[in-house]
Amino acid sequence: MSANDYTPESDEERDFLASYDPTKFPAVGVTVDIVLLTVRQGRLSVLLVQRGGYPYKGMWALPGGFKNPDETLDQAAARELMEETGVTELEGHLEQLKTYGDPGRDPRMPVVSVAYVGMMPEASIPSLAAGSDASAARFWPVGDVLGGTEGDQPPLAFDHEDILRDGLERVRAKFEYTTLATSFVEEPFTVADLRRVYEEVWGVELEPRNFRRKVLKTDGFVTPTGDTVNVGRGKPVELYRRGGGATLHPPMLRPDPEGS
Amino acid sequence: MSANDYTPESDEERDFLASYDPTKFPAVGVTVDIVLLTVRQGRLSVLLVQRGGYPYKGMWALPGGFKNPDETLDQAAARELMEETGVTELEGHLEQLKTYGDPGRDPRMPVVSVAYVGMMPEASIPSLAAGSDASAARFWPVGDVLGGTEGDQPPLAFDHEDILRDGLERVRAKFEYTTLATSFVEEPFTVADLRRVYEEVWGVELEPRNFRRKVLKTDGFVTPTGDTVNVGRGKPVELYRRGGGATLHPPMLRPDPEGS
DNA sequence: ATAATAGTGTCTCTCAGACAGTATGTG
DNA sequence: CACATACTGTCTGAGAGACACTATTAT
Repeated sequence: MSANDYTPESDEERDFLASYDPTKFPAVGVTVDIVLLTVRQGRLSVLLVQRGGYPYKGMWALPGGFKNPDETLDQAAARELMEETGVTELEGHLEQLKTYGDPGRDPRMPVVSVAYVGMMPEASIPSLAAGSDASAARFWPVGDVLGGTEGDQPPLAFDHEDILRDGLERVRAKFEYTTLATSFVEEPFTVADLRRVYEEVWGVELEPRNFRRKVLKTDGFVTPTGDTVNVGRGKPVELYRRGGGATLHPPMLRPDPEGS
Repeated sequence: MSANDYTPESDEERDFLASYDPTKFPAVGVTVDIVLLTVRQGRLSVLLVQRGGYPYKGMWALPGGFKNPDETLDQAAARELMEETGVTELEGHLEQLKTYGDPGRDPRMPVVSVAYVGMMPEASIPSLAAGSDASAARFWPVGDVLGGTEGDQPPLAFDHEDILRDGLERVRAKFEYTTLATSFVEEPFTVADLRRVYEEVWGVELEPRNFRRKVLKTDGFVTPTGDTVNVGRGKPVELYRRGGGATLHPPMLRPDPEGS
């Protein structure tokens, strides 16, 4: 049952709700932050915005903003994503990740941030016009932002590096038992395209023939279009679209599983 | 990097933070709600409290309460759990589940609730003295609360039925690739004890010999104590404790996997 | 022809499902 | 004794890792 259609059952309760004073509870800000991932030029990349005001002025941060009381969390995430990227129809995937509420994570006030993870093919991102409170927005290769010892990228604002790491692990884990990897490629795509997404996200190399067998034998992963294209030299490549299925049975486990 | 040690880098920023007015952002209440699960008398059960005030007065709800600005979300969940159950040291597991923020989910005011899932053996719950704002607290078999067509239990308050369903699915999924099921049994335990936990949570029957083989062959799942006990009639039973491992490689998949 | 890439087929090992048989207790 | 439960071992089929081979294109 949903609570949205709540109706008081007595005059007593009606009076209670009418005279209720919300200010007696500790009020905090609630924001949504988005880890939007895509694969550009073969590199897994995350959308960051440069902060135009204090705090962390000039540093890079995940896109996000305050949740409105009259919208759901999912709607707030989709709205913020639209405002930052211009993406209207979401050819991709957006799901709630985790909520962060450590005291002091925002020096201005207590803020609880509901983080989301999104993934989409590069071509579905039209403009990347910077939003109102961000002086710039662009994709950064994840490797440069996190483990980057080469060019010393500035660390992310707030606790956004933690959020990014958690988002990455979520995506890597979900690749094992869902068809989410298809959200990163544009249709139509080849099996090799899909494999390169797996390899980039997992940071490993996969055996092309075994990967192909797994993908084609799993019902609902991809559906053949019947078309082929010639790309470079070599045999013509068969093209596919996303299948209807969402989960992989049995899962495709990552190589070198750590732990136990 | 953690944001808790944030220090302004200029006088300009210091002035900005000092004069910052948090009230210009939409303030909402942030609560934590807890799906605390245990297995009592062979039945998977969830801790519920009966509401003593409006709204949903007299109905059963998940335990929870408001987050304090000076504590983390994990601390808030542990504190609320302690206040409701008296559990101080957590012989079990507590993890963040999902955040719920639909408009109107609390008729009093906009409330965003960060839900947690906890699991513990029954014996580690001492008293169950009802908290301040709850007139009663007890465990209910999950089957009676959700699918119960037998005795018509009243539905849960707010959107807590959704939260309970999500929590259940989280636990069921995690049983496949983690050792979390050991959180439900008291030490020392038998392999059959652990199997009955799986069977009750998944709602299926498992082949005892294959289950035993899987558990004992998985490194870090359980560690033998060397002791045995006589329980009822039959061969003496070997006793085990929880192993150090957290994950199962490869996973133990549920029978009858739906989807794709 | 040569190189390069796509696609097919095969062998082997691991592991889960099914199930027979043995061991050791209680009534 | 019968009976119940724990524990051991075997057979089989599904599926993943490794790898040889064929097909088709561009240069």
